[in-house]
Amino acid sequence: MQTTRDRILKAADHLFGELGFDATTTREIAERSRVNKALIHYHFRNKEGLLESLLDSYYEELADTLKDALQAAGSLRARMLMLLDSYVDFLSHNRNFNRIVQREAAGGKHMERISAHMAPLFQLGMAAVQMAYPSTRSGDMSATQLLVSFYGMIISYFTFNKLIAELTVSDPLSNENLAVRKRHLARMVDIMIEAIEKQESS
Amino acid sequence: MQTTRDRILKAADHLFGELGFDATTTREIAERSRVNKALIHYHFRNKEGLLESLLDSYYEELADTLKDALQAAGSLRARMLMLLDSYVDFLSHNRNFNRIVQREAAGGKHMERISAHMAPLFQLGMAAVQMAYPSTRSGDMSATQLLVSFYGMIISYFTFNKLIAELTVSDPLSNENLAVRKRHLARMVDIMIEAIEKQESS
Amino acid sequence: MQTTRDRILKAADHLFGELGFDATTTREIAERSRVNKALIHYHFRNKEGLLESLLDSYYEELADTLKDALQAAGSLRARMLMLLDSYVDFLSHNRNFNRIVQREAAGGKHMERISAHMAPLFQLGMAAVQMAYPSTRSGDMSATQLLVSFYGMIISYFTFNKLIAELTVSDPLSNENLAVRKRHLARMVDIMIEAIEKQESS
Amino acid sequence: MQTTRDRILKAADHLFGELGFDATTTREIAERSRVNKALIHYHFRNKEGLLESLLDSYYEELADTLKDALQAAGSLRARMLMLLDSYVDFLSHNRNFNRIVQREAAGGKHMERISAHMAPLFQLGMAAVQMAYPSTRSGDMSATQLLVSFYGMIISYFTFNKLIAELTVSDPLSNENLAVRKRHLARMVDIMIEAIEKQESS
DNA sequence: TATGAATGAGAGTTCATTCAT
DNA sequence: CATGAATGAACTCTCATTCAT
Repeated sequence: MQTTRDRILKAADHLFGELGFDATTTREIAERSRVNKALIHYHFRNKEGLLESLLDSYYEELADTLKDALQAAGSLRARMLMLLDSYVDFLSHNRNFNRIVQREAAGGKHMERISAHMAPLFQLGMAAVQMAYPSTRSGDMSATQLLVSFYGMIISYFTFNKLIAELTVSDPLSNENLAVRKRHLARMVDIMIEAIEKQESS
Repeated sequence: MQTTRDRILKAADHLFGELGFDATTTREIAERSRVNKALIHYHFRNKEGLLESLLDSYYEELADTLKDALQAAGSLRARMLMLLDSYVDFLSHNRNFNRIVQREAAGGKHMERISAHMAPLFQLGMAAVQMAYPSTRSGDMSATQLLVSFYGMIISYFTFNKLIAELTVSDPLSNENLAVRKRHLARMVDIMIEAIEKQESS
Repeated sequence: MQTTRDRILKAADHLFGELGFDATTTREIAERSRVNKALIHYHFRNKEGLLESLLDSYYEELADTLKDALQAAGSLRARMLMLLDSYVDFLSHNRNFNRIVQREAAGGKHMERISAHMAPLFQLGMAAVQMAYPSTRSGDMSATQLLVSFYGMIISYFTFNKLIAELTVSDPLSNENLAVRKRHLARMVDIMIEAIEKQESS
Repeated sequence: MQTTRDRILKAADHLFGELGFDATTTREIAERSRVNKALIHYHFRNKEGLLESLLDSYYEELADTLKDALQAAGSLRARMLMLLDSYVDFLSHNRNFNRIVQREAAGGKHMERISAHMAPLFQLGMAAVQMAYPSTRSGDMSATQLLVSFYGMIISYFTFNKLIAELTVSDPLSNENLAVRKRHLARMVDIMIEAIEKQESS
């Protein structure tokens, strides 16, 4: 059986994802988790603490996943494809995560905490790219530029899935469509690496 | 001299961008615009109405800009480069806009209004791509996939500018760095179109 | 007609006196003054601000009264009798005042504000005594010792009026009994001054 | 080693004295005494019960002390001097006691319990005075008036010790200053008894 | 005795909004 | 247009107390 703490976390995850942190009330969280309102403060100190616990546990899992991919053996291309695969899987299995991060990373009091979680992951990626291709240390195709683009491509599909659903009249998060998206992103990785290799050899 | 209405809009823009819609109070808006709190309701009916006015005026300007680029003469590549240029300029001149959209598009009561604004722009872009390259009507490199990626690359640089600032220890929004980003995105357009043309001819 | 602000102050005065600051709720104050709860915060910022406004207005009046007595012409004895008279009148007409001060002066976050109000009054008294009788600048019968005793005699009658009521089976705050108390205190002033004068001439 | 019960009492004494009964939380008491919150209720039924136990044990000790002085052999003057001495010692050794009593005696739900403790002590004092000097059965220098004044003089020095510290720029509770205060109070006893004896013989 | 978890009530405060002037 | 005052609902958070173990 789920612990009270977990029930609260799960309810908060859902509501923060659906409505946003500010628009979610502790009463709603309590009702959804069928728990006394005061227990939220007993277990998490306050509403902020609840969000922080949530983010921390998300990023712990995400970091594990991404590190595995990045630090595996094989070519950069192979590792990027693994990372891509893992990331898309993670986002599709934790759909509230991206929504919460998207909102809170846009500014406000939680931005710093999110930055703190993301920075080491970004740096890991940059190190991997620069190690494999020294020419990405600077310039238009620098590791930074590439990773920001890569990251943007991955999450935008999730952030705007409602809009995509409208436009394509189908569910972007169906297994089928996710497979298509993965193939597209793999193609993007291919052409990006091709471009880097061309630059590298010049 | 600025009208009261404009002063309110400007204050709201700043605060919604900085803190988010929910975390901004009408009192703060009133104080920042040196206007009586009740006047906000006189001019905009309510807080929602204020956000809607703000979004509407933003999207009106953005739509004009993007349509100009998309409907210009010339190759798709040329038009995409123009669009890229305009978009980045728009986002760098209206920094609160992206933050507001990022947050509200992630879900909640304003998502639909944002979708409604974005959908026609997306469709315009898709039509342009599909017209130029019929092979993008479906598949891994469909217009939809391409545009979502393209869009993600553009905005992610702004959404995560604070994180990028930390990592690169320089201001991502300086003219210099914006020029670099534009060149990177132009390169990405190039290699994407190259890939499409290869596919087209097969 | 009384202003809303005054109605709130009056209700707070009563309840703070009766129950104490901490034991009084803003809801009770709102109900007693037949005013919306939020108006308390509109007019006084918060509960603390309400107490401070109350204390400030009390001390303003008290200071005026006591200064008039202390700075009048005449012998010290005459002035002390005037002060005594005024003080007892003030306390009997503002019965909540002493209770509030008694409680808050005993420690806690409002003690400093009360000290700040009382200090100048005390210093005024000390100056008057020392001016009239230089021998009170130090020693067992110093102005400080005398005034602390004097002050203690005055307020203890009010602080413990309930206990006195029980013991004497009559109302200590009746006009009759207040007159007796005043005569007692006047006798105390007489014998204290007599003692000082004896010391002065030795 | 101290029992749990004692540790709780000691923590409550400190906090009730420092912050007041209402402003002290059971959590604070539990933390300060390093005891589980629920144990407070096991040992004292509730927060009220804790205060009552505290007051009861204080008054038990105080009553013993004062009775010893009042019921000793010797002149009233001698006994009053003893009482004075004991009382000041008691208050200087139990500094929280006066603060708690000062606050709770000012009104509210604990006033009655305090009155109940003080009444017999007061009556004992009155009996002693009236026995020695029959003229104090009524009038301006009645035993009641005298004892209220006497009591007020004693406690005011402790109640307002913070204010006195500010005004005199020295610690009113130092042994030296307490000795001065005791001598002052002894002088006051002297002149009061002198006045009574004059009245007695008229 | 001792404890961690749980509870219901209610605290102070803030909010968007309205109204009379 | 503009304002100060007012309002009702709801907010986060804390409290003393209880309970199962």
